[in-house]
Amino acid sequence: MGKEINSIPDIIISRLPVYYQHLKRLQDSTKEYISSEELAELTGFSSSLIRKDLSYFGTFGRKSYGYDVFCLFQQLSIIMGFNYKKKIIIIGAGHLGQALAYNKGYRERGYQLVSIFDKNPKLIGLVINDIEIQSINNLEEFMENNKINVAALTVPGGAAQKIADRLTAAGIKAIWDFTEVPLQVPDDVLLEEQLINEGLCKLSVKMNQIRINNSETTEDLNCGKK
Amino acid sequence: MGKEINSIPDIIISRLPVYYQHLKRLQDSTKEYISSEELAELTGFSSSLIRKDLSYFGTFGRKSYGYDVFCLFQQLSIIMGFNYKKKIIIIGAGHLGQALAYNKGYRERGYQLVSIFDKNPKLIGLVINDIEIQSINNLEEFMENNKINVAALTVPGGAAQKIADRLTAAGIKAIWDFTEVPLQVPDDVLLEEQLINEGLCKLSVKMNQIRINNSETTEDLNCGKK
DNA sequence: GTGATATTGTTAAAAAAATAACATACTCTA
DNA sequence: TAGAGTATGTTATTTTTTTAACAATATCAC
Repeated sequence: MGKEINSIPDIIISRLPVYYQHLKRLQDSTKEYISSEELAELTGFSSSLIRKDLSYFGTFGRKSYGYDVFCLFQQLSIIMGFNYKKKIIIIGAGHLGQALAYNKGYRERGYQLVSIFDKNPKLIGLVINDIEIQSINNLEEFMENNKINVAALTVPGGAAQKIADRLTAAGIKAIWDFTEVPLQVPDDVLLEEQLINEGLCKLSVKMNQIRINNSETTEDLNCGKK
Repeated sequence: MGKEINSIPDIIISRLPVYYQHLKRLQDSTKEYISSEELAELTGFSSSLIRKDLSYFGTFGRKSYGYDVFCLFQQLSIIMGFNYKKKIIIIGAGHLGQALAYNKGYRERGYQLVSIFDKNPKLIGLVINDIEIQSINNLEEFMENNKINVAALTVPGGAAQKIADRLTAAGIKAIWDFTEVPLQVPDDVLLEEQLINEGLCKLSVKMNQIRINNSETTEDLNCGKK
């Protein structure tokens, strides 16, 4: 009961969505088998790494053929737990929250969007993609009557911690956080920080690197001190 | 000219936005100095790792005090290239594209959103957050008259590669891709795949892990073969 | 000033991750 | 059925990353 062994290394988990994405696309093709070498071509990971990652979960390949495209996709779905049904709610029906309501990624991953909450009276009652926005006042009651697995948090930064506290008090065990505010949650609550601007940051750093490398000056940063 | 040395390890780049986020928040506090130990508390990284990361870029700390909160934030901005002005456009004015138009993260990172493009005549002319949506037909002409640094791609998957081709042909050097479709771009184009559902995947995997660990059965996956 | 304390920057050690190598097993041709 | 060819799963090696340790230096109390 609750043994902490057998936990997949984060680094492998981080590659699973990439494998999944490519395998999903391959479902539409006529390709029946794919080798680790071809998968490496697609994903940018080395073939060796791919074989190692997959072998972590079992033996899915066929010698001298490669991996059955359909079968591997199914297995990935199982590994990622997509065959288990999960209910998700969105807290905060601003622009981002509404966009998330239209997100098409839920179903195939086993998620069902069941409600959207907001405190703005102008938004309450509005129907977004067949889901009616309801008052945040109803949150606790709703969660008591519906087993919710994940809450997507798209409220303004200032409200984030307070809502997180209410969610955890109401028994949530996983939060998908878009607020860019560092949240404090109990240890047994999974917290996935979705830094929406992370890509912008990385691009900026890399463009800056290129700029610096192109100019010759090797400026050494320090804080105005020797 | 174009030497590839001095490129920051990806693993360090991936932590920079986290440091930045916390330092930004600390600007509002009265805290003048912060130690690597306190920063570790906030970020979840070890103090040793934080000191090492920062020392990669220079020496910013003060012995027995820690890091000047304001100064370190400024330095991080410089390291991440936020003091360089960059122009960004959004391609695809659907729900996600529009939400991105309202994103408040651009300015502080040195980005200026200058236009939104779509092919849908019903959207063209609509003003989102002071930016008028224009026809995708104008893309090439617009890019010729404006030096654009980054394009955010929020078009439907089917259109993604075609738009990416047009962007690169028009000289873009960085794409922030939300399409969840694997894109092919020339080597000298930076591509940042923003898998919007990555967090959902990770949560699903982890919830599944917990479920499996709580039940005792050690099922061994394989593909229906011995 | 002196000694006690604090915290960095850096070096050394440990751990984790990625790559390379290869034995094994399967397929296909003739 | 033998032999050439192929691609896995796994072991060995290398590389990268993280943690631990500590010397150096600055601060502060007295």
